[in-house]
Amino acid sequence: MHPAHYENLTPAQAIAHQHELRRKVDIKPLEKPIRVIGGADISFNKDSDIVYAGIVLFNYPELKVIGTATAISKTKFPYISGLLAFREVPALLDAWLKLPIMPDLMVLDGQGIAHERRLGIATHFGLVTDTPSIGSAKSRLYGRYDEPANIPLATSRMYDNGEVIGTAIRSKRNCNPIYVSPGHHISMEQSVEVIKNSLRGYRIPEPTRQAHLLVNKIRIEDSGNNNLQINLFD
DNA sequence: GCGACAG
DNA sequence: ATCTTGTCGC
Repeated sequence: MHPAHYENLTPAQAIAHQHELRRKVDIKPLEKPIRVIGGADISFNKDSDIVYAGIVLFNYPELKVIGTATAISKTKFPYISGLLAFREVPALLDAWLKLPIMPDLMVLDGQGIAHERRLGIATHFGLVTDTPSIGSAKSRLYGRYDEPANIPLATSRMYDNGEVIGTAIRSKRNCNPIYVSPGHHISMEQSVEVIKNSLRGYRIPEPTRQAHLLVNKIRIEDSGNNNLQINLFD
């Protein structure tokens, strides 16, 4: 199944595909050194099927921006909890193909294996691109956990019947935790380490935070071109 | 049947 | 996710 055809899938078929992909998920230590890390995110206007995808590249662990790529496309697949990848991955792949250089690791806005079928968007994207990936979500989708202490960098494991599937991290004092889980070709420990090293004073780690700022920027710009250019010269 | 439910 | 200003708290 090719991502370009995800929009034609029914939810049941999408779930069946996740069961297939699950067999290929590889959660093990990333041996190669991490020199370039990327952050990805998408944005869209309310009641619109136009998707704005973007990826920001940084050198690691310094985190200086070394490149970006964006893509604008359409989506027919609706947002369905648990099937987020079928809605966002196609657009992200468009941006992925425009990158000036390929990153050693990607951070996605969403879950990795902290998913009912271990196929959060980060895991799905990692599989499709065969690239190490980490999921960093702003809210929980699946798994049980105790609230981490209100101390910067405090962590708490997320479980699914005794299996550790993620880590809730207090990325910032007095802020809700972020939910980190390995996506593909990386371990739980490394995922947490990389995310902690990518924090810069905000609740959201830089890769994903910058990607979010980028896609919102191009969305506003594009919206100003397609819509509100009525009565500008009356 | 009821509650939960990434972005 | 997005719609949106001020406002309470650290």
